[in-house]
Amino acid sequence: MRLTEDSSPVVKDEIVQLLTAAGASAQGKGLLPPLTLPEAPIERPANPAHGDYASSLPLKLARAARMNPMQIARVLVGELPSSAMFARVETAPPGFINFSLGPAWLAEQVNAIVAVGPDFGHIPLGRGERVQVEFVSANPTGPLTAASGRGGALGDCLARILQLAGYRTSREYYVNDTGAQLEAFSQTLYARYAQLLGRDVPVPAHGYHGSYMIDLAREILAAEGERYLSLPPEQAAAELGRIGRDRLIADARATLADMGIVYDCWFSEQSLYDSSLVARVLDLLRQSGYVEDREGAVWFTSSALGESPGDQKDNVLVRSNGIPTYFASDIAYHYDKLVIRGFDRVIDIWGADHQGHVPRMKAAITALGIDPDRLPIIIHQMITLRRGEEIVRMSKRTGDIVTLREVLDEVGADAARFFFLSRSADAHMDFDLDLAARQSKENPVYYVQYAHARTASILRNAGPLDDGSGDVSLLRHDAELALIKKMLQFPEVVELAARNDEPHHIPHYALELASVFQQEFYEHCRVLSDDEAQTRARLKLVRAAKAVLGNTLRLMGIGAPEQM
RNA sequence: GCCCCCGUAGCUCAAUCGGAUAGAGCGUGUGGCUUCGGACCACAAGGUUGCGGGUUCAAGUCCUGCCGGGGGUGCCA
Repeated sequence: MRLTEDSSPVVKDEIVQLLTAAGASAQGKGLLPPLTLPEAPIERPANPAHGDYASSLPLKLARAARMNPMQIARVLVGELPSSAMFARVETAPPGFINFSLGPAWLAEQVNAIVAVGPDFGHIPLGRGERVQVEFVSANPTGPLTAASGRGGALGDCLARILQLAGYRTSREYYVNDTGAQLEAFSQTLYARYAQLLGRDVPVPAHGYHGSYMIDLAREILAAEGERYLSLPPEQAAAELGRIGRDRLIADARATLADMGIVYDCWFSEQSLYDSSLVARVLDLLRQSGYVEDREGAVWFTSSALGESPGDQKDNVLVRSNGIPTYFASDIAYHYDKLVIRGFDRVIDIWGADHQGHVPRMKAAITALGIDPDRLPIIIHQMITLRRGEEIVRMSKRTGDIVTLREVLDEVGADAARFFFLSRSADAHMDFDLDLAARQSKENPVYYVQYAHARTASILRNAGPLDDGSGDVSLLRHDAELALIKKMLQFPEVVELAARNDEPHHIPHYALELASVFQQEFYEHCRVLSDDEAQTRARLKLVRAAKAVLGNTLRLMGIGAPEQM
């Protein structure tokens, strides 16, 4: 393994290379049959007796090679190029190869980590590929809800992970600033506005019944006065709708910023109509042959597209009244992202209530000749929000909402982010606001932050002794080596999270790292002591730990305090 | 009905293309403060991974049938 100037050591990758070389060498000598070797699976054994890393490659090869897996393991170990990394490489039944890192090599890695500092964890996976992450994108028809916080935390953290993994990332918020929902919103806002002025204008049946609409109308009335009442209702509704919409967009932007989320682009749906892109893309789609006119509407015949990217049923692109559906503008939007702006990959993060949209979106992309694999869509499950025993159903239309702003005020941005990130997107989430607020001090996020603050405290106390001159070869204590091993896992976790678009690995790793630091290293190894050489060496290790803890926190968008 | 997600310790959740003895946090019980920061640490109890079949050297993980929860199934988004 080599530490290049812009990437971090990944032990796993080195083992894969060693095993690949060993396999080729064995085949060259006729010790293994000439079959195509799969990439070696590498894992970290739970049992320390099995070494630091293990491969089950012999077990995978046994059938095809028609050989005993233990025999294959012995052959591979025999052909393995020497590496300074490992103290021991052993075979173990039924056919594992176990690798144990050497103490001297481990200790040396502390220098490498301190040298790259904030860049530790950077891996060349992305090769500069351009990836856009689009997330939250809630309709501007109400304040962001607690559920939006999950998508926000996921999307922002994924963007940070991909960036560290060598991708050029861009965060985007798609603003549905037009369409039927906004129409209903405008009419509701007009009704509330008129009601405040004593007029008997009912909220439409399909309107937004939440009390926040009354508040919004009141704010606008205070700012803009009564003049909209004298306009024709349709015009008044449209103008009030635009004002309300813009206020809510500004509010969303501010709330997300308070959560540490800043977008590169807020993309307007209306702009797709203004530039005629919707019409152009509909033409392109028509040329694909998957468009049909019937019953006065224009349909996308995705059911004819075949099994995998297809959809069970057809979907309307243009209503019989001539107005395109959201689906139509969304196809144009993705055409803009994938073709016009040319992102290599576009990751959409949607709530589970949009899952039905996935197959038809993929089908439409396919019909336009775009590889649907360039559009991974992450569906995160809903969150069940509770206040103690009471379950809060959230719907902007009924108005029963808990806003993201309230969540941030109650539990804090750091705790909220850590909580949202700790669950895999697939898992339903249970969020008890009372509990989260009441137990905020026991929240795992503080454990990680505390570990970081403690490293800072030790370095402060060290004063001039912390001059970076420590001799890392003095780091031989089991607890010191355990801490180094755990730190070396960080680039692997970044890779895992980036490859699978799974941010939840980061908080889990952060917790493990903090535990090893506090329970093993700090508990067993006093840093500041009479032994000046040992003190300097351990200070360097603490610096490394501070860097890696800080990197995990930064990756999650959570503060890394110097003191608490 | 059909499609998608989930079901793992009392609770909330992990478990790296299927790997060796299924792990954390909270909660519970016991013990520890002469503190490089006690927002801490040690130990303990707690599991037939919803149930039944199947594939495999190996299944929480893959296939299949049930059971239970959530979501989707609009000329809404």
